[in-house]
Amino acid sequence: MEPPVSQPSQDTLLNEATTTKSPDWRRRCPRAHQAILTAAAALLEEKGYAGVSIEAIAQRAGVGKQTIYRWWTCKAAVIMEAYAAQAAKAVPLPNTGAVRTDLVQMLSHLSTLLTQTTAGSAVIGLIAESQTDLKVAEAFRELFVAKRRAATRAILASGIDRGELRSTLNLDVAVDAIYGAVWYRLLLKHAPLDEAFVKELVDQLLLGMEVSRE
Amino acid sequence: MEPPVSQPSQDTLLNEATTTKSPDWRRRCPRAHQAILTAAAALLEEKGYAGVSIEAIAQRAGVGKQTIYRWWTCKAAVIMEAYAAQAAKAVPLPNTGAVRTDLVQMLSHLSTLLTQTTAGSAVIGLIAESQTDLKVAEAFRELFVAKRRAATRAILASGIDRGELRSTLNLDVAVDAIYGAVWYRLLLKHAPLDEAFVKELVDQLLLGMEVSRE
Amino acid sequence: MEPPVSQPSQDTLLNEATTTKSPDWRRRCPRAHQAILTAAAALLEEKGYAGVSIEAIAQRAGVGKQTIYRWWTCKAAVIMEAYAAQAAKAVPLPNTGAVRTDLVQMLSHLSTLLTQTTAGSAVIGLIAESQTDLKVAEAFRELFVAKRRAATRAILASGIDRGELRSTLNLDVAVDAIYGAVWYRLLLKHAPLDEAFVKELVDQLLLGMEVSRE
Amino acid sequence: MEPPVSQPSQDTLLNEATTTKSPDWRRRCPRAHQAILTAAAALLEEKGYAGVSIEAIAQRAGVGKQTIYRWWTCKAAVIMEAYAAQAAKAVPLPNTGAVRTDLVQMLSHLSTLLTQTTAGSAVIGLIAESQTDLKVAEAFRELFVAKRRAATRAILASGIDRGELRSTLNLDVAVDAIYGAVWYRLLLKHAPLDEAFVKELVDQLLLGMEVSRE
DNA sequence: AACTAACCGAGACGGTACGTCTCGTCTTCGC
DNA sequence: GCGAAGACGAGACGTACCGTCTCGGTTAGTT
Repeated sequence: MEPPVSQPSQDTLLNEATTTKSPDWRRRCPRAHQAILTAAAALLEEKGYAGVSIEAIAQRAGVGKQTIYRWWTCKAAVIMEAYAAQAAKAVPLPNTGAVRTDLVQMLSHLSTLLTQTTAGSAVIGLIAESQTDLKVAEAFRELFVAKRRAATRAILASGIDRGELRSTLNLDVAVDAIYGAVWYRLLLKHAPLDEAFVKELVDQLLLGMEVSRE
Repeated sequence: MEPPVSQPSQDTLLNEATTTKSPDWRRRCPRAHQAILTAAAALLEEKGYAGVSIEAIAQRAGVGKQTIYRWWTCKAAVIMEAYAAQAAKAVPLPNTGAVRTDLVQMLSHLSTLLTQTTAGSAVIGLIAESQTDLKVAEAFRELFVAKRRAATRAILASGIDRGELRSTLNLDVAVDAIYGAVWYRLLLKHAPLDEAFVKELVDQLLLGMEVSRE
Repeated sequence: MEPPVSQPSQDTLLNEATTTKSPDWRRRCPRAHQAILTAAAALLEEKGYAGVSIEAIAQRAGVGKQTIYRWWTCKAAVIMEAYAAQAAKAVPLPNTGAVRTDLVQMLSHLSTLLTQTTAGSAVIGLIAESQTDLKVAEAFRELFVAKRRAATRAILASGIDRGELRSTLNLDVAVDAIYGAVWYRLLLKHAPLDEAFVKELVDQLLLGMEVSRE
Repeated sequence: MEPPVSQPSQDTLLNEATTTKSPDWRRRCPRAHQAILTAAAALLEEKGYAGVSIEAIAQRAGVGKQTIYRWWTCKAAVIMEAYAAQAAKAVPLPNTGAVRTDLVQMLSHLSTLLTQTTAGSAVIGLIAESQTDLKVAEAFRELFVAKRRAATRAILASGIDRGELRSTLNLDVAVDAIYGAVWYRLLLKHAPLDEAFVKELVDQLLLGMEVSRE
């Protein structure tokens, strides 16, 4: 006997302020729910994050505004859920046995996601909104960042276990250096974020991580 | 021969679309100009980037909205100019003779600027706006990024010259890794951006850059 | 043979559009019925006609909105029923033998009802709604006006029979003059609607109705 | 030299809450002003008072909503001003020398205005709104009622002067009886408000006002 | 006694309009 | 013609209700 349509896990973060008179999850209309997410994604693609409005989503989805406000707190929350599944699911968990190839795979996937899909636009809008709204910030980290960081730490840790990497490595700092560079190019656009960059980045960073070559 | 009150250099980027009927720079009221920048800075400090509006700046500065729109294209342009002098001037050009200390000095200064002053809030707002407005993006890179990158490249280059660093180093990628990590922590806030982090980051990255030790 | 719980007479006017699938009167929940009327009256008293909403009535009565829409067509219908009994029952049928005292009694009662109770507020709202909705208009006349007019016509007619009043009197016009003045003051509020006014009005109007004196 | 575009008299009643930061009357855009009034009148004609909304007026007039809210407090205020000129100007000041014909002229004009034009719809809506909003009530009396009552009092007074009417007549009550009957038929619609009714009403009421016939 | 129809509470839904806010442009003064 | 002031068209914001609908649950009448 599976549980009676319990609300999904990410709901505890942004979807509906659970404090004040939360609506009945069991009665949620799946058609409206899906239509809203689809409309949000479509609008994001067409006009970019800043061009999306709750009103436009409602209109496009053929839905009353109240139906959106009932289940989400703000535009950011809708956008995040629209990308949640695809973003979370999209995290690869490579295990090729070599740190280098694992890392390249992770970063290639991420850079493709951010540059080839609308996710890039969404991400930047969400980061900006995170500045104002701490809830958004936390949800964003949870959704877009945490899983990837954990996976990357695991890659590095197993690299250490296998004796590929120095055991004195500060994993947090290493992960920051790896992902920071990617986000940096995404946000500043001062140089292309492509396959070549990713490869060169991994190569160069690994030099400082690998056990001394003698 | 020389212009009496020539417009400053960064004006060519964002301050007034020079294409359409540009106003007469010589007649610009310095009092209003200053009042606007001051008001913008004050509002930024009080309410953060999202809380600043042209309307509020005008009110605070005791200035007509048109006076702002005459000389700047958008909120981002005002904010940028308000921070331009301080941000540009603020770039240190350390030359201690050691790459490590030079880098630590650069990054410490940046991280302090971004976390201890309102610049952090401004920067994130400007990055978000960059997404929509390419002019803003370019101006932002010019103002906040270019000088620092150039200085950092110079530090690394002289490190190579001195034989401290490997000559095969890809400078662009190295700089991205260095600054990327800092911006990453600023934007995502998943971990503190402080002195300790900066030091550890430099240490770890240098391991992969230094000429082999043995 | 006799119906167990026959629906009351005024139901044929507004309470449930008898055309489409009328609900089963026998199964009507008396508790909900009463709670709705009570809630409506309370809200009317608290916030006035415009401040009453079906939603608020439902909430206050602890009742689903559908339960209201099942038995009434609109807000006006609920309000009317809430005041129906008291308003209809309240029509006095004076027969003192003198037209003057009979009329004064009628009008005093009406003016008290309209100014001292919430009925005044209800009545004006209902009149406004009558403009849009002919059904409401008819029901309102039936409930609040017809009985009073009939009673007043009877008073005047018996005055003619007794030789008090001129037999050439146009009763309809006379009744309009009598009641019109009262409603006029209620609606426009340009002057108080009180006992003194009622007496003076009756006195003055009777002068033109009485058989010539000499 | 005439005063610099001072605001018209009725503005003191409803047009703009003069308390909070009143806008600059001199800068009022006459095109928008007129367009709003025209649109309001057109919508009133098409859909009746209840069918008019601020939003629809703005759309029809090609005007921002704020422009309406800047100069008027509510729908009622716009409607009133739309009818102000025509309603006020429309008050006839008959002076035929005979009370009967003067009164018939007054009432005929009013009843035509209320039944043949959209004014009737407007008037009822305004009366309903008067119940909630005392400002509306006062403005309405000022605009639609006061002038007519004053004119009618004058007619009756000059009738007394000429010896046509009894000098003991209570003018206020008399005027209430005259107009009350008209409004009564307008609002309740229980019987037609037409020329015949007006004549019979005047005839009958005058019987009680005229000096005794011997 | 079991069935079944429909009333009841609850409230989600697609909508409309509200009154407020801010945007960027346009207009009118005074200097 | 700059600068202040602010009206203007535009449109999104988040809220309140509308009237319809769909849920389980609970009766009340029938079989």
